[in-house]
Amino acid sequence: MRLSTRAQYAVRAMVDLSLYSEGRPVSLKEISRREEIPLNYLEQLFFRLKKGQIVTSVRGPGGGYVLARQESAIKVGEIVETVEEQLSPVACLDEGDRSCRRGARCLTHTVWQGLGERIKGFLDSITLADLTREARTRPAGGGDNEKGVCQPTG
Amino acid sequence: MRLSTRAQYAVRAMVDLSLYSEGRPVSLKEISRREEIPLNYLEQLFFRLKKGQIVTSVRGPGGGYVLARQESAIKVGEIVETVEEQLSPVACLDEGDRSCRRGARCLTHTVWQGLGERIKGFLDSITLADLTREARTRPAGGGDNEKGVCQPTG
DNA sequence: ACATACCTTACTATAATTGTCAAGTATGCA
DNA sequence: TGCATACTTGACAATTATAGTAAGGTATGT
Ligand code: FES
Ligand code: FES
Repeated sequence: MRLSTRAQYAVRAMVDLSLYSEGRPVSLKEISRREEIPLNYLEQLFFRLKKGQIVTSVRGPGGGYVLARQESAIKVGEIVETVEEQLSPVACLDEGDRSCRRGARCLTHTVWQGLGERIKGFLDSITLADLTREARTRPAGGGDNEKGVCQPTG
Repeated sequence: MRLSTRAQYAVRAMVDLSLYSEGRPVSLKEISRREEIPLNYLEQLFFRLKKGQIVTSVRGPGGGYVLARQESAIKVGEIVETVEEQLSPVACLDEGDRSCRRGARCLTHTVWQGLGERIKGFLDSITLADLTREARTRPAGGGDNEKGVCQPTG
């Protein structure tokens, strides 16, 4: 039941982008340095995030990425769903799956279905604004992890 | 965010055990045949389930496994937690993890923590009795999956 | 004794994930 | 125009986790 590190990275990167962008584009190089995420890996993530219309890109020197919408209109659930292949706990919940008959026949299906709904519901109840608001009111104290995010390995 | 098939198997097997046991022990061979789960794999699962004190075993001919408690006292969350290595969505939530400092510093931690609590809370709100009750009131109609469970691959 | 059925460890194959590499395209600026 | 920046995209290797197999052992009822 682990979240992929991709998803954790993506949320961290989005928080970083949101915190450091003041209207201007933020380059992946910056994010990579601050968050200690491999640049090439970030590129893959943002490729997906762009397709998911969560960010837009500006090419060329001085370019980078910008939020596609306001912080308050970007849900954590969206970010996770965009970079993860599937957010649902079991395969039969996915769109287009026909391998087992649902409905009244399957006892356990409703359990996993309910679980999936809770997960999505919870993650969709939190926006980027919720996360950055906290960071802004709390001026970065010292320490090696000053912006308040951490490695997914721990 | 996928549940392991181990967990799905385990819940299915426990439902099966619960449905077919009428006080007497149920052998893994039976469950294996009905649920089409490899016997050796079931043995591994029940090894864990026994350690988790969810079932007890009776050895020798005519032996098998019995629920350690009443159906209504066995939560789905317990079963999943017992056979999965970890139920929490990120590593830093696990017991004994010291790799990153929690508390006020980490912005995203509270999100994953909240998520983990929802997941566990939901799965703990459902008991084996909830699942079998439904099956008992609905006398097995024909079909190839008569007891109302299905393969995790679909 | 013998058959049943649980107990336990070890191992392998397969898939998913993580992360790297490399080559390309668009753009701003001197 | 030429160059540096930085996004774009696909392919791929390394690592890890999972699923499943195998085999031998132990307890117990008949
Ligand atoms: S149909 Fe979804 S778990 Fe059975
Ligand atoms: S301390 Fe848990 S996610 Fe950062």
